[in-house]
Amino acid sequence: MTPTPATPNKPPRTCRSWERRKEHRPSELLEAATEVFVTRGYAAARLDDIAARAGVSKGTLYLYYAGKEELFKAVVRVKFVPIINEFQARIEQATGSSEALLTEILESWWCCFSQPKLSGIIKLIISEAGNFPEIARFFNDEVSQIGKQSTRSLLERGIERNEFRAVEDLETASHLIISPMVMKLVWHHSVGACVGDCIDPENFIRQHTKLVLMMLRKPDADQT
Amino acid sequence: MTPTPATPNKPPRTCRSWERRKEHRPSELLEAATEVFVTRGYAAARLDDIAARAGVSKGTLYLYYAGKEELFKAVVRVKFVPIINEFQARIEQATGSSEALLTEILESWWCCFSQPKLSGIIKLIISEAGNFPEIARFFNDEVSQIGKQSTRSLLERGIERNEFRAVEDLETASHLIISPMVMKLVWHHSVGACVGDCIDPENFIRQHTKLVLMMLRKPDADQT
Amino acid sequence: MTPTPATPNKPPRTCRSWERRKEHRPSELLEAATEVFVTRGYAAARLDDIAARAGVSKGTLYLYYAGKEELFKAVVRVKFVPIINEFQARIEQATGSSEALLTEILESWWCCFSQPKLSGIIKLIISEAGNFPEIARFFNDEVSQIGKQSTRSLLERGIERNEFRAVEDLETASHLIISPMVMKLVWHHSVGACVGDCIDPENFIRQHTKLVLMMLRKPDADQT
Amino acid sequence: MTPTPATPNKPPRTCRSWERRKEHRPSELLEAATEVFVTRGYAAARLDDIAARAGVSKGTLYLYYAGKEELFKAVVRVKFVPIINEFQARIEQATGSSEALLTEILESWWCCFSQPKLSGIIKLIISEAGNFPEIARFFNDEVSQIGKQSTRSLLERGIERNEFRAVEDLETASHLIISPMVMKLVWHHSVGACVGDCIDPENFIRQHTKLVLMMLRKPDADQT
DNA sequence: CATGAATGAGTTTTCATTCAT
DNA sequence: CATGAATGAAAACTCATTCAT
Repeated sequence: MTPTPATPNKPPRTCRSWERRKEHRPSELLEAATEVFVTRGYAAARLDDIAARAGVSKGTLYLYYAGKEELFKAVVRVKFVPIINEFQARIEQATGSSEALLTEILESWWCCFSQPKLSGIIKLIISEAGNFPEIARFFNDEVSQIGKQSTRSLLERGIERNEFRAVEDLETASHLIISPMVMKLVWHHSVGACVGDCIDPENFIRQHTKLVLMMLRKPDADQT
Repeated sequence: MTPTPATPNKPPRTCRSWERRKEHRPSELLEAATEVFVTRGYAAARLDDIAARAGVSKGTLYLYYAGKEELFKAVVRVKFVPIINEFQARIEQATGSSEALLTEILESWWCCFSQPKLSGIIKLIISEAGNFPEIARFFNDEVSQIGKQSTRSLLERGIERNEFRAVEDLETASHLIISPMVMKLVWHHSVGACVGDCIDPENFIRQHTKLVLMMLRKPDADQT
Repeated sequence: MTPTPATPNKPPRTCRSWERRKEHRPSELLEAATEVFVTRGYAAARLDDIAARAGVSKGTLYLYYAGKEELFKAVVRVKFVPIINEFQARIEQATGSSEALLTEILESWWCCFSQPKLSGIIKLIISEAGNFPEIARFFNDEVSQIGKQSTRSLLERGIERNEFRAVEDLETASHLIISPMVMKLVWHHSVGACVGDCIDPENFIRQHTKLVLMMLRKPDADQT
Repeated sequence: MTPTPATPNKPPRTCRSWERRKEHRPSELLEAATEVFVTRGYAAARLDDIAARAGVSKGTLYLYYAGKEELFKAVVRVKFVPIINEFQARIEQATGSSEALLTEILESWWCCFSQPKLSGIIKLIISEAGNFPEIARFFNDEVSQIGKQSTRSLLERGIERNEFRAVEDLETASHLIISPMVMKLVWHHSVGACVGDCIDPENFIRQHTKLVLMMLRKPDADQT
């Protein structure tokens, strides 16, 4: 019997370095793009800058993304999709009293979205929504609505279980709960950044939660 | 009597129309600029469009404003200065219980700032703050801080007079009260405009006020 | 009675120089564009060159034409429309025997289309037809077909009047008559220009006509 | 019977496939290049497309040809050299009367040059001659002049042998004979392709030949 | 030999700004 | 004062060419 020849399995590729590069390039580019978009805004961001920051030539950007617009969309998508998943997972783990749940949900939200890049992109989306309706819709449907819905459900649960007061307008109530957090982040990347005011994130979310609970707790059950 | 000159002497009107024109030009230009900036965003707004909308030539813009940037700053200043005054006047008229005062202040705020152009500019400022630090500072000092300070004073007054609960962190509390309104307006000019959601302004401010009071009222005094 | 004041007719505009410029600009630009397109070909023609040759800045081109493509189309349209009219006029003046008519028509054709710029554009159209189907269609319908149709009618007339032989395939016959002239011009702007061969236009058209008549005359009537 | 080896060992062919591959590469590349150049034109043809169509990487093109320009030149040379030889061979085989010879030569010419790729290249050469003087010269000297010379000799032969009329200007006469065929082909790859007109090749060459003979035959000998 | 990722020079296009009339 | 033609710097995008693997 002849010795079986070394199987002609496709060359065990000594892991050519440019292949490793290729895998990582997209995320490197997105990272650079995120930074430039967040700091400069969409219009003022030059592709040269993004390329330079990523340490590649301008042409290379076009190997991975069809243009400035696509690059921007990719930034948003890539940054948000994992966040959404992570966030939903956290929520679902929550158990116990509605009060504990709410505390948990607000903290999770804050913990997720206060990451500097993420909050920067939120500000960016709000700024550029008019020029990127597609992104606006994505953000509204996948992020904003989901968040609002979660809050609403939570309020309903609390009311049903007689833990929260019966608020009349759940829509406005959940807006009251969520929007101060969003605003805080957006502001921080906007006017706040120019006048140098800084957040104490832990304190903010603690105080915010406390106030929200103050509003929701039934009067007779009040014992902070 | 001297012979009337043959030359087509312009009628000696006391109020010559082109003079009125000249006087009104700046505000006409600002009006046009506001609309274009608000709908397109600063970067995408073309001076051609603004000139066209104002019914003048592009060159004329430069007779009144030094450039795009100055035009933008003028828009912001001119739109906000009277608003601030008007707003403060309304506040000062307020009298009576802290609850009545708060109701009044929130409604005034909403009434002032929910004017479409004004809210559009607020969104614009938040979007462009990074590129116009001067404006960011102006907005922060003259508008944002004033508003926060008013709210804060109001809360303190209510607490001192034993009408409101003793909230621990006035900063966060006033943020909780103001930012949902700001966010509502900003959103409406951003993502909201793309997904077609619309506000019922009267209902919103009523519900928001109700929730805020729910939070602030002392438990034992609760009789909504 | 007071003299009627000089009527306030709209200012007799002292014919401002930039207005004169504006009128002439389009044709100046087209002239420059024609030269550059003809010598370099569409793809190799740079807008910089066209602008420079017209003595204006690159931006000025865009005040008059939306882009490279539109500029090219304008060149073709503007150059051909008057030519077509002139050509048809010449044809219609022709009278007399079919032989005289044919002689006249060929000479007119040659006289019109052998103008250097025009023949250059013909070559250009043939070269670029694939990239500008719209122009191809225009040229086919308005120029090529008209020419062929005229020739065809002429042949039919000659045959009916018993002046020409009865050729079987009028299509091929008119192609035989026209295409050598087109080819001569196209070649002259193409391979011919590189190998330096030059035409004696008068001699060419005379000889060509003679040969064509040699083909068409009835044998018995042959007396050149 | 020996067990068939599990491994798909390649048969020990005497002529290893990759060697054949290597030999054939150049012509495969040229084939692909021809197609892309012909359909898109020189400027609009992208090396990516050529490589893709040839099923190789872009880099590989550079192993065989120094660049786009050289590739183009190679296309022309490789396609024409064999054609010229074949064409000349056909001509030399011709015998008999000048009329038969002419018929033969025209048919051969048409048969050779109406091959789609070849005619496509002719159109390409005419289009790009200005940018490739070298090619223009090659085409003029090796193809065009040869063709003209052959035709000329043929005419002279016919006249000397008293078979053809004594045409005055052999230059124009041979142009009249050849150029309609060239034009037909060029047109077909240009304007014609856009307006969808199609040729009946056999009929065209038959009719064309008939007309040419109509022109050349001596009147008294006329008996088609 | 073959690959295909990376490059960067070259071109089109846009628009705030200027200035002669 | 007003005009609007002209400008030119700045930015996006393309693609032939190179070279490390």
